[in-house]
Amino acid sequence: MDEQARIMQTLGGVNLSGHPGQGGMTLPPPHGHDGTDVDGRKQDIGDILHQIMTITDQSLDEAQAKNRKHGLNCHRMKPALFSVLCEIKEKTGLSIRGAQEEEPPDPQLMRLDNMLLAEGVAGPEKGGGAAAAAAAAAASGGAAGDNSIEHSDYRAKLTQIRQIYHTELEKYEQACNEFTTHVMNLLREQSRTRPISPKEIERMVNIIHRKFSSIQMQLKQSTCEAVMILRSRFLDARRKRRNFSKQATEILNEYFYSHLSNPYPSEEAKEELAKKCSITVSQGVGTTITVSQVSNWFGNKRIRYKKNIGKFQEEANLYAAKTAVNAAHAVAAAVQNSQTNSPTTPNSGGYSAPCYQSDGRIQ
DNA sequence: TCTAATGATTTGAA
DNA sequence: TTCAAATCATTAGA
Repeated sequence: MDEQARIMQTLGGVNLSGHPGQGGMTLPPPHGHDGTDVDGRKQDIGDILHQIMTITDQSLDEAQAKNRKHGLNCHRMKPALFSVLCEIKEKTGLSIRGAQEEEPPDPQLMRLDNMLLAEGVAGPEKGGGAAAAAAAAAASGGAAGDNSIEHSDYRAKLTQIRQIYHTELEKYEQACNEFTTHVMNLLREQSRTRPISPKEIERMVNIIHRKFSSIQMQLKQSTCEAVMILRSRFLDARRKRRNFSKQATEILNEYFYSHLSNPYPSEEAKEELAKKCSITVSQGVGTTITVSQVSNWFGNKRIRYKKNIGKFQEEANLYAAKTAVNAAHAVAAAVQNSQTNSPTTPNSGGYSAPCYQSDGRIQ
């Protein structure tokens, strides 16, 4: 069956009475009720279909020729015919595509949105970055001394990411709106000469929005990655390692060398050492030192001392002498205070040669 | 820029 | 859980 015959057959079901819902398709009401009018209309349809088929066979330039186009546009049956053609289009290919358009929200996009919201990048700015920084600091369990500096650094970087994200998002939205308007105008313009229904335009707009939202997803993804990198840098204590102050190291070394026979401080001793070392902070030196840092320090010291006793010998002698001098001073003070008390052995808290257990542990 | 020192983390054993 | 040992990552000095 050729194209013109098929269209004619389709139009055979047109409700020419002008009452919608009976024949499925609606045409403008007839001018009269006599058979001549119906014959005239059939003639009209045949005429306009002939024009369309002629244009179809022509080149674009020929088809665009003003008189032909104008003639077609001004034909009194044109709106009815376009309405029919729109319905045919709706009921064929587009309806199949339409069924696929009802997609559930993308879980990946939802995840990204939630994360950006939680990190304070998306949504209203209400100190989300600060909260995230505080949470990160709490999770890191690190020293609190320079947390405020770290927080402001983290906040500044997060704000930067937030700004870039919003600027880019705005750009995408603007571009999307501009493109949508452009396409809508184009389709509206085209709808004068092609059967394009508003529904079809709406569908096209949805397609454009989906395309742009997939671009937005890339932006969200890269923003999330940037936040994760920033977070990991903030959380990784190794990256913000600070050497202990000289005073703190001296306190720890003094304890280590004076307890060289058993350099395993108890929990109480560790707390005491951490407290002592942290006092230096109040004197404007270094950062606070936690009990776990003291544990790390002793762990490192034991293994490094054991690995290279020779290298640490000088240091050991130095602290032994220091401890001896301190003890002597203490004794002298004690003697001065109480002539009756006999002095204790000066070396009792001093250096003692290490010995190792069979399993390798320092004894 | 290279390297040693050093604080932190990971892994496996007790 | 604690510790030893290995390793990582950063700092500081030459």
